[in-house]
Amino acid sequence: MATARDVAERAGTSTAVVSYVFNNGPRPVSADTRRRVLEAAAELDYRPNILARALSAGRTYSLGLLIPQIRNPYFATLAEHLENFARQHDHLLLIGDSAGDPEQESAHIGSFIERKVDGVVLVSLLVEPAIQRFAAAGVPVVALHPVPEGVTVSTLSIDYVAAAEASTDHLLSHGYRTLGVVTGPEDSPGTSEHRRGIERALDKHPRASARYVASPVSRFAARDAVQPWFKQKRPPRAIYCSTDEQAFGVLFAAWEAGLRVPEDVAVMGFDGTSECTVTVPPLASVRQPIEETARSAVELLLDRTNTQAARHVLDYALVPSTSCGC
Amino acid sequence: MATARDVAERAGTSTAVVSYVFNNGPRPVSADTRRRVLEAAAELDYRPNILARALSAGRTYSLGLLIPQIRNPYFATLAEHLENFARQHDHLLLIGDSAGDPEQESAHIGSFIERKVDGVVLVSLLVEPAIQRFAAAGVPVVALHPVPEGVTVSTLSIDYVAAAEASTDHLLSHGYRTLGVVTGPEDSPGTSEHRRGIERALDKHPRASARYVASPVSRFAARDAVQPWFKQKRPPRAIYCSTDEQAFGVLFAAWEAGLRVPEDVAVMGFDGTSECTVTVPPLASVRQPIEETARSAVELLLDRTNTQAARHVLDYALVPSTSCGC
DNA sequence: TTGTAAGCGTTATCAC
DNA sequence: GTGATAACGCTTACAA
Repeated sequence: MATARDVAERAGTSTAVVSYVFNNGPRPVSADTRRRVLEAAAELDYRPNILARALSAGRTYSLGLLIPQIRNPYFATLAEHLENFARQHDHLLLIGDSAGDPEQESAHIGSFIERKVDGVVLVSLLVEPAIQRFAAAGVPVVALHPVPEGVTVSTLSIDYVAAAEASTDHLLSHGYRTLGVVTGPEDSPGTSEHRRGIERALDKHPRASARYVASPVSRFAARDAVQPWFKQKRPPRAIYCSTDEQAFGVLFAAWEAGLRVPEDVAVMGFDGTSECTVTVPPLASVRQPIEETARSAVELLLDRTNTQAARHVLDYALVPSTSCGC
Repeated sequence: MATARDVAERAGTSTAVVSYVFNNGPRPVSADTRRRVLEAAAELDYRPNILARALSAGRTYSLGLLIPQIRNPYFATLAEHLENFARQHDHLLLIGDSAGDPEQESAHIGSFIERKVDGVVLVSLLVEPAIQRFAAAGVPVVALHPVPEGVTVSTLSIDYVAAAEASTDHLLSHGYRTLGVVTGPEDSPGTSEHRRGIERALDKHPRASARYVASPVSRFAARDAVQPWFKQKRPPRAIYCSTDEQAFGVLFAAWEAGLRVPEDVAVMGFDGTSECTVTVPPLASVRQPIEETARSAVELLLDRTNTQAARHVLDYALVPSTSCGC
């Protein structure tokens, strides 16, 4: 593999100039010299050694994505978009999948810091400790979930409370009086926001009631979580899920229990992954702007001028479908 | 951040010894010195700079995974297991998702080579060109799909022909006479193996016939691909899919067309992802040994002694379920 | 068993 | 505009 020294020799100049050319700075280079360098580089098929560059310049041209579970289509989609935008900016995306395990998340945090990623997109189980560690290491972070007041970090998310309210309200407006709610684990970020939105909607429908169950964000866990309801004489007439992933499990549990969706039980997901359009039956959901989230996250992380921690709120969209009775 | 020099000073020794301690070699260190170094390191919270280590030693302690689509649960599961095993060996897993696009795959190949990963797990769209580039760059590769004879590379896979034959035979043994086959794109690795296996099974059931359609490996594409069949007077009585991902789309298409599974049309997937157990109805499939594949792949890549290119054949398992009529 | 010092391939300072 | 040269932090001959 050719090095900058090889290119410099061939172009009759120095490694410094080769560096100036390839980085467009920090010193100017005459048009003629630049041409000779580029020619020599092309002839030798020179590519700067990223590792050396990283060591010297302190930038790795990589971004980290820390998520609870890559198998969740929402995160898989997010990863795809982030990777695209990262590539457009000549960055590599590292994916850290915690598999719902705080210890694994912690290991990934260490790994990202060790490898000196230029920034991290965070969907954390630990939230505050995670943010602290990255802050201490000087790694810029964008969090995609609700973060407690007072924690200094950029966030990029929809208004979860409003979205949960809108979704629940939609269900209750169908006339469904008994609501089942599947949230994530008690302490996971977002759970309280979903609850808050649901309570608000319930306030507007005084004759409706709700029962709650917390479940890991997995279709398998969610199926298990709602099975008891479906064995009861009077299962909830409608089920609100805080993620599509869980809703997939609920659709299955209903089928397994011999309940028709939406005739016997209506189901609403959350995230609006495209997988919703091909479930049996198609799943109503709240669409998150995944692509826009990814684009903004990459821009925020790579824009070295803007170091302000700002909280950005994106738009969501309610997407009715067969599963909610439309 | 503390450096080896800091640790050396504090322990009253040299950076060389610090290195010997942290790498268990290549020179021996006295028990006492080792202890002093470890103490100093602990006090300073020293962690070797991976970038510097990589530049100097030529190893990055990272593995690459190149796949067509992270949203496919089979690949997502594979990624999870690989990441676990990689972590157990103190390696980071880089995931390159080509999204079915050869250009993106090509970009990832360049990226992996540039970043000097220690090895690559390959599920390629391009196969031979990909293998060539890694070979030229001296990057060890394990391919998880069928590879043309004569190409020198380690492979790790089930016997696709036998598995396809067993699966098809299972369907035909139910008495289904008309078979629909959904394969991947014509030129994708594996497609011809599936075909070969199917032909063999058909030979054993002379009264059965098959029609074929090639489709990108996506549930959405597969739904579109089989829709015409389901609009016909006589749709195929059973459908064989070369991936679960496609079978998910087929289940949806059947529902959409008002056909019952398995009463009107039976469906068989391939890969045996756990998502099969919670589809409506549960999907019969051929289970691939994903975890074992991941374990072996990591071991093969990290075992620097064994540089032989060997073709390893793993076991598959036919998993009947509701969708095939059991 | 330990220490010195020469890389690894960049970047960027500073003098010209 | 350009070119020596000193980092960056580690590994590893080689010498002691």
